[in-house]
Amino acid sequence: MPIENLDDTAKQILDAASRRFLHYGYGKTTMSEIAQDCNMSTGNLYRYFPSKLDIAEMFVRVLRREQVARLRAVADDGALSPAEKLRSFFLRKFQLAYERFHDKPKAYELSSELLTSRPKVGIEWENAEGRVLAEILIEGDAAGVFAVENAAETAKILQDAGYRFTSPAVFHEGDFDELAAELNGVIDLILDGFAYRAAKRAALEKRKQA
Amino acid sequence: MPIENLDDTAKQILDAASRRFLHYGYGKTTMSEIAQDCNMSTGNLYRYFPSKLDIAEMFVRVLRREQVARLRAVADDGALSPAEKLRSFFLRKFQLAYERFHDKPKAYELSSELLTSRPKVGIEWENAEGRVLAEILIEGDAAGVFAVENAAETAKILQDAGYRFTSPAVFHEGDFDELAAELNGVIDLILDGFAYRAAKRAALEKRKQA
DNA sequence: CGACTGAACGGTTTATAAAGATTTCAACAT
DNA sequence: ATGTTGAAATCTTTATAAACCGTTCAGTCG
Repeated sequence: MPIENLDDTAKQILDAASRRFLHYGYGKTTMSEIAQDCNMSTGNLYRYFPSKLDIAEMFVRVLRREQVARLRAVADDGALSPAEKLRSFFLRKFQLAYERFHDKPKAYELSSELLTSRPKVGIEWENAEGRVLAEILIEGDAAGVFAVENAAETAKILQDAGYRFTSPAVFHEGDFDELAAELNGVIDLILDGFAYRAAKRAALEKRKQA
Repeated sequence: MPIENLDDTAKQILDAASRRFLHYGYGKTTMSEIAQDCNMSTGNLYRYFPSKLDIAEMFVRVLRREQVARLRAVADDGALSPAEKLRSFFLRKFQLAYERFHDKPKAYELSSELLTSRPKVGIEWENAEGRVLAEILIEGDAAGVFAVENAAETAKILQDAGYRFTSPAVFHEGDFDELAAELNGVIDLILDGFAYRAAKRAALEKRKQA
């Protein structure tokens, strides 16, 4: 299912399809166009992908992989404190969604179309990002600045709280800077929430020791 | 523009239209049906509303008024502490959105259709709810449990953080209880954030006095 | 035999015509 | 004047036919 396991021919098909998807959108690219780009017949495409929608799914998987890698880069940035990582994670996530929507409208359209017929893909995307976020939380917990009981659960809650800034319904209304300012406000509050919990836990530990 | 200022005839029209909107939806009710219900001609409707869409807008205004009143009831409930009010506000807001979506699908459909052609109405709705929320924040600030610099701004940030639980895109996925649990998680974190700020402010005040 | 083709099938989209809805307004009624 | 009508004008939705597209598979090629 992942991209590496793909046949060379399958990769070629995915490449040709991706170019057309980005340029003309999912609906406006036909299987025969993809076949022509690859110098093969339409029937042969089905030896490598069960359906057109599965090509689209693979396209989105590749997109997800890129985007999650960019988020992981934040989590792995040694120069950042856990709190800074948390903020950067959400700001970058917002930025990525914003760019995707504005610079690659066709890719965005394809994603939403796919998510209605393959909700599983969207959930997996969320989970993949959630795992990166959980890593940041665990690091912060270890450093004593977050106090996180259940990292996966907390990651989900944070994703909920940041939902607005990844939901394209909003990208029309405010512009980037205004939205980013609001996102920073949300993060400020979350970080203060963690600071409170960390302080509480520290006080508890101290009492235990005494 | 508000409902009280309406002519009796206009109220009658709005009533007839509302019944049909709720039953058959906006698209499936015609101006002549509304006119027939009121024993008047189609042309006469236009003496009281500039267009069919304006009838729908008034319908949504009435709906908003009801829903905001229910939220205000939370803010005015003397039995609740500010923190409890904040939690109840969001839980009720979520509940109202969920019910609206499931029990009055036609009304929901009408709202979304209207919001695409009249975004202003949606913004006003958000602002109306924001003012109720701001009241809760101010009360909490006065009681020393919240520490809110700018209530309107903070209300907006809280609305952002709760966005997911009012966005119908989500109502399909999880069921009510699961979503409510996640919402409670978000509120917990927010309340801890406020607790942190309140403690910080209290410490500052104390130092000043000394 | 494995890789591939391309015509045939069935479903969906698109183009076009017909029907219907919203909105206007000159004429009518009170 | 003020309130109302209902048919005409304009735009939108629906119904229908034609074109197209995704998918399959019997058959070709190497």
